[in-house]
Amino acid sequence: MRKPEAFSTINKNCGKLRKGLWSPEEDDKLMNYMLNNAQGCWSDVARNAGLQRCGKSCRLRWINYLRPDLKRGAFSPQEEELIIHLHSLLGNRWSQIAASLPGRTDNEIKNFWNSTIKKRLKNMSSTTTTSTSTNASESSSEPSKDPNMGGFVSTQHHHQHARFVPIFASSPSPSMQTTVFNTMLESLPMLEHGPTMQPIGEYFEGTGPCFSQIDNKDSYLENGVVGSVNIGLEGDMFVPPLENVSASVNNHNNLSITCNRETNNSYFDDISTILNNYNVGIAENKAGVENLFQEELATGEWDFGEFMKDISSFPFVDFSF
DNA sequence: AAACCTTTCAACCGCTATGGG
DNA sequence: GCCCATAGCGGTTGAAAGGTT
Repeated sequence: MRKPEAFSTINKNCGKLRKGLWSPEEDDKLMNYMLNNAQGCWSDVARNAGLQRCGKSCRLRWINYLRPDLKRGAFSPQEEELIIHLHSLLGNRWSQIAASLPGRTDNEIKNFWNSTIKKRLKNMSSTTTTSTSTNASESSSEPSKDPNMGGFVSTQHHHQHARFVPIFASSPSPSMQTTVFNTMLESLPMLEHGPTMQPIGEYFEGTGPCFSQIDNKDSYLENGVVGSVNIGLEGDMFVPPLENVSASVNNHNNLSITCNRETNNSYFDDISTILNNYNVGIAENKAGVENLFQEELATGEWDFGEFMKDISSFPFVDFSF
């Protein structure tokens, strides 16, 4: 893209160092050095490799271009689908998305998203908006999943919305409640924002902002007070359905975590399956969750270790904590 | 053929997190 | 606790390539 010759010198961060596109000679120097002596900090690498570059520039060049394990070429449809799915879960956390795509860099994925996927989704969004514009109430309702968009959704089947409710009626210990609560919440995006409502994007075109909210999480962890979060995913095109996660303690001092999302979301389907395998109660309720916390839906022993062992194999979710 | 516009993507910038002194 | 260096991240820029008029 940029001419290798068209470099400048900068003095802000890197002193009088070369800037701009890398020449083949520079690439050779860095590659040879990294393959033979990859140690020390990046400023040492730059110096020892004989490069008039700052360490930061060397690091970026290596990570994004020279690394031997990089996969070059176009994204496969599978990779594209995975990126869309992960973005629906993680938002613009490119490095986390890249961690699930071996050989791809965060920069590459970010560029691909901004130049290709975003545009495509926007086009599909405008198409969908046009096709549903005759029904104002529908266009402002919670959208449902369009299988062609890998986790993104249209507004056309919002009535299929379902709730997913695991209920642990065997009174897990407070520390386990804390662990489970954090595990479930951390598997979903936008939860670190704290108690303040934060707009994170436009919810469908013209229907107002999405908010990320978690209230009283710390209070819950300390005192058993209910915490909840409402999540809309970031983006300037229409966004996936609002996710809702809430935690509660019922009359029997049992922890309940409620997630609602689309019925055909494989992520939640898989969680349901796994929780069932460990004899943890599951409820799906298309009408709502209002009364579920008062119900004793199931009981069972909570084997958190086994649960984590299985759930950690999910390809799309990082459950490490 | 040339001018103009759009897309792509490598590289930079600014910021935050982390660790050592 | 403060300062500094470094690593890492996400947003942005801008030049080349490609497409259109």
